[in-house]
Amino acid sequence: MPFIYLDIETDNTDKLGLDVFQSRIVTVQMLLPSGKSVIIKDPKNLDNIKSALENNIIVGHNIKFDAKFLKHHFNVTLKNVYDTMIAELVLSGGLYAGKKDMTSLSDLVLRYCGEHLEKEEQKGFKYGVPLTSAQQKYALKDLIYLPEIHKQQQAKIKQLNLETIIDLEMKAIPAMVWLELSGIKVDLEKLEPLKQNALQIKHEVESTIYHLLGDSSINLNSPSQLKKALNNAGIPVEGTNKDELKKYDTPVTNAILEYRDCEKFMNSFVDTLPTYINPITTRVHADYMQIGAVTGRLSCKAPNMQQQPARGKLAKHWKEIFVAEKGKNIVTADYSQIELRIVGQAAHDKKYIDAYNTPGVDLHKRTAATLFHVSEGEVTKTQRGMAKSVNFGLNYGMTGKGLIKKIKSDVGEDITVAQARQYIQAFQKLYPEVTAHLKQASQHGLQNKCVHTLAGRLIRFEDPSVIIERTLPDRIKQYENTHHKIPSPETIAYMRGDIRNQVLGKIGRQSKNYPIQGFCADLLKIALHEIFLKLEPLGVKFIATVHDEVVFECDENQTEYVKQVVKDEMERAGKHWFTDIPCICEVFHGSYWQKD
DNA sequence: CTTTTGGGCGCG
DNA sequence: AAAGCGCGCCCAAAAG
Repeated sequence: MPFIYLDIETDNTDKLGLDVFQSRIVTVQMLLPSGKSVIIKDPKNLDNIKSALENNIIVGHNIKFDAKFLKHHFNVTLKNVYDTMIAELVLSGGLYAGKKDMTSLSDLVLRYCGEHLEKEEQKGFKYGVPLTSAQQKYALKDLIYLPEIHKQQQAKIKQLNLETIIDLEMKAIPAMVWLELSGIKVDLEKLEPLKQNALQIKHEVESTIYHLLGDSSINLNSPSQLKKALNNAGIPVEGTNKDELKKYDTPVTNAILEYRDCEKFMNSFVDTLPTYINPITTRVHADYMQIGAVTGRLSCKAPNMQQQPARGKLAKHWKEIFVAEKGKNIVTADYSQIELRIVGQAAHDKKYIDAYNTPGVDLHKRTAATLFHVSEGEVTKTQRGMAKSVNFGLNYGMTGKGLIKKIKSDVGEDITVAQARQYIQAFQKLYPEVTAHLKQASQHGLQNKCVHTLAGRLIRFEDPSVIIERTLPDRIKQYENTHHKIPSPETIAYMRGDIRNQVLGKIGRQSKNYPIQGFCADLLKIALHEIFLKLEPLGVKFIATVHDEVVFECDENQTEYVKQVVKDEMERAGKHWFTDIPCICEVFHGSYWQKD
């Protein structure tokens, strides 16, 4: 299939210019397979090139942006795309994720063509105003480097064996366009009672705290002021974080914890969500980044739909504010215990394979039975909860101390260091293949400074010595603050060694976790492409996704079909790799966002 | 005065 | 304190 290189300019180049619903396309520029360049000024429609755009591979830098405008304004759906920005993120092994200053077009032009791209003329494109010759030149300049970048990237992709990953990433782009244009509906009337409840609790605990501390002048949001006040009140806290405060279990520390919950809930969610409602669509259109994390996971902002409250007292009914339009349903689907299944599959662990292939068997219960020397039927809820913490935590290299903390926060149970050690040993003995696999992953990562997912995604590590030198000044400063003198060269050498151990330890743990997290992202993206092809043309909306979960909005009478398609495609995405353990997706529906 | 950093915490 | 991993966002305090 031939390539068409494409870029657009929009009006309102300030903040509104980024909003597809509040600005217009001023120009569409293209480099055609023939080598000819075309500028379409103030397009009224794109009917004459619609089929060319939909039936060729469209190459662009951050093509999601252009594709959203083409879809919304002219109903042109780009289905085959190649994005030089996404490709660069894949090629970097995730190292450029979240680093905007590494993946801009000018960065790539410099990296691949050795030229500096000025961005000055970009401002001032106005709808209906003729282009100056400088603007015309600028419009094309963004285009002319793309073929060379594209060509060089292709060579690197081949060299690094990243064809499969590039393919799944490019195919996922139309789904991301679909997701951001769809948006999600928020019911503000449902938000009000949640707000009043949180406010009332907040005011109550606030006065309780001030009363108990005997000082109403302190800022409860200031950790330093709070610590001082607690110390004055005879509570010797060393910090004010949750774990530290929980240790004391006094009326005032408990009230502070409750105050924090309210503050977080109010400031981060209740008060901000309404500000993101788009005035044109009256829906919330979050900004998703396709490779937002080193592992290939998506990230999301403005607002972050991936961190909407779901547990805890205040959050109990929060997700119910995300609703379907009248006459529609919300369909949610999520992978069942996907990370554990990935580990078990990658390690070909006999007991994992058996557990996930035997109906009615629960891996956590099975682990608990061994840890506590009881039969599976006798396992209590608490024991299962503790085993769950062990299963999840140990898969990523958690140590005894970490396990104690995890079990305390997950199930509220106190265990000793000896018990923690014993659980870890029991786990390792119970699942020898998983244990060996993780150890091997850690060694591989440290040796090669990179790891791969089952689908072949490359995930790189930064050079340890660079991290060490970057961290050292902070450590020295810390020493100076506590000892009031400059550390000796011997001390500095010791610090280097200490930091080195920490950095290498972290890379070892990341090597265990990255392939699992990354492969889950691979699966999700593979599925999204197929789901897009089947459901987007039917008018179904793709309204949210959270790592192992996807959420859609469809007509009530489409519900069963949508559930079936989503479940099938999510599971089919993993078929090629899940040869020993089934990959299962669970689907639900209702009038709001729910997972049961 | 604005920008950066750090503690803390929401989700998977 | 880079003692399980990944992210974004809030606020206060420090830094420029």
